[in-house]
Amino acid sequence: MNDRPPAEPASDFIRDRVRADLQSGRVQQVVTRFPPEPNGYLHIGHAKAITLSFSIAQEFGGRCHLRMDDTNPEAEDQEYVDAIMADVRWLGFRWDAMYYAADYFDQLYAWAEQLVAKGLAYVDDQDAETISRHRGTLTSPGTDSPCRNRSPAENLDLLRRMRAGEFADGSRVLRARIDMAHSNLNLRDPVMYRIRRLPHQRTGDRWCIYPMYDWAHGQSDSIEGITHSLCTLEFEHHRPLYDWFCDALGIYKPQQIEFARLNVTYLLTSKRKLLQLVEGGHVDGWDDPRMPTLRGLRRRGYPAAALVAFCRHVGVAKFNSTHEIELLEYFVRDHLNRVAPRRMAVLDPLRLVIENWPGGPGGDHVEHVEAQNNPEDPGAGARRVPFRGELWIEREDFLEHPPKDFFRLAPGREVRLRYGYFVTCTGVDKDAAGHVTAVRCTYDPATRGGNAPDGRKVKATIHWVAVADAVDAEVRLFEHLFTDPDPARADGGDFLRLLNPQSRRVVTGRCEPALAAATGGESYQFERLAYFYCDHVDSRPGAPVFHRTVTLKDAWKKAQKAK
RNA sequence: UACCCCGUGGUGUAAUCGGUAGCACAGCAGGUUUUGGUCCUGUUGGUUCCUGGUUCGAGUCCAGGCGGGGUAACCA
Repeated sequence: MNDRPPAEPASDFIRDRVRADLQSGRVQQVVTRFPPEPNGYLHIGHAKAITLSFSIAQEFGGRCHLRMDDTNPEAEDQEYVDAIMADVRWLGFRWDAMYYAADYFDQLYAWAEQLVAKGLAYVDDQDAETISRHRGTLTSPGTDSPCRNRSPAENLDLLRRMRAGEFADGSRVLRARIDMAHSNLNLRDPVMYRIRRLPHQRTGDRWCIYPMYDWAHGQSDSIEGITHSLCTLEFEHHRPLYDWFCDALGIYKPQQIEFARLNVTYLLTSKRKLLQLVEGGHVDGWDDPRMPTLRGLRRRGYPAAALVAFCRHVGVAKFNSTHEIELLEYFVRDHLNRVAPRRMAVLDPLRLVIENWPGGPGGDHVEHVEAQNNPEDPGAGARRVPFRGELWIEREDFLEHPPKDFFRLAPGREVRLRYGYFVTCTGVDKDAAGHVTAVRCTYDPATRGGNAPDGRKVKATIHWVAVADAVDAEVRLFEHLFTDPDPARADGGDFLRLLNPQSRRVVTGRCEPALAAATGGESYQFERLAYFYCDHVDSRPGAPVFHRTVTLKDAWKKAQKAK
């Protein structure tokens, strides 16, 4: 069972540290947090971060908070707050407490005044461009602002007036007074507050100054008593500043630990590029089944449990790595194989005519055969499927001139129609152009259910759907969105050229009757083809729409490709 | 050219106080099978980036190289 958390916590550099902190007594109870900014939708990369923080809390008997890092109203929105909460819940995690950085604005401001009073922060009148220019470069030190040595009293007055709205947007900022020559540019007097007259989804228009990430994050962790603040590698250079603020304030200092973000071949996790895909109309939206967003993966039919199992499996490290998407697909198949009911559907139909069917192939005679709902799960029961003299079979299951390693239907060849009868091909019908329009055969009445009393074997079993009972359904066949395993490699807008023109193909599936009752949110295995998800967005009662989640492994197709 | 981080089979990830490379996926080969699925078994791949050093012994410690990533937003 891959979707069960391991009995014993895994071993990795973060868990080792947590364990050590618990043993040394530095930490009594583990408290972690997942701190998204509500300015976009969560994607598979976030799933790793979520799984990590929630699992560690779970494994060590601790708590995990969900906190909106909502310090910049520019792109944030309540819609994202709601979506993030829904997505985390969908993954199966329950936060022990829900917090908003915006709720700490008053405390943060009080702390800012403290730093000003201590001479550790000052109001700078320079504009953004000037500040940026004076920050220096990676190899040269920055230069002090002319405002750097203002008196605490003057700074306090200015800060209060900033907050009161006396100054224009962008005209002044509050900066920490650290070291303009520091080798870590984050410590070159980082900006703490900027003036921005923007309504905030949570605090309305109470504030016209908003705290920067560095000035809010560590303190938010501190307020919540976070013991291990887990974040991705790019925040490594922010840790000294995180520590500096906590130390300067004399408040509890959590331990920030960084880990490598998740990369998966054929998937993009850059917010900017994802946005480009959506805005350029290359996909239908954030929840397009080809998107690596949690909503997209969900509509694709990826079970949350499979995603979490994958995230647990990949572990954490400080090494930037890229996982093969095959591993993700393995976890999806592994889960679906156990839980998805089997059904039969034909996606590229070819008519099979049973010449010796009682009353003639086109007659009314119908028999109902029993089919297992899931061979992996006897408890899933069985269903009855109508069998007639005219059936749809998959076009690729018939070959007029088969190579020797092709086991399926061919002239003179006998195969089993799954749960139905053995049939032997007697000939084909062709149109004027010579294309096969129907396959003719005879059936053996003694093989009902698919077993020959005389014990004779067939090399293949193929799926089918009775023509007269077939239910048409829209079926969307997805492939990787990109043709290149590393679409991020191409910079700028170039990655758009790597878009796979075949990433979505829509066909009409001929489905067995039971599928007419499929409802949004269900996953099925269409036997011998793939796992399909009944889309919860576009399906209507009696008119399901199916999304191909992932194909079944196909040794035959693979062997063909190898040739 | 500054600072920080990292470097184990194709891809990831393990290896108690330093003890002689494990696991998963992928690949390959068999077996089972009313899904060429699942399952089972076997198996190919690694001079653990390189060079030196410490040691009876190093993936694990030290030094120097090489290689990769990150960082200069009033974003997070």
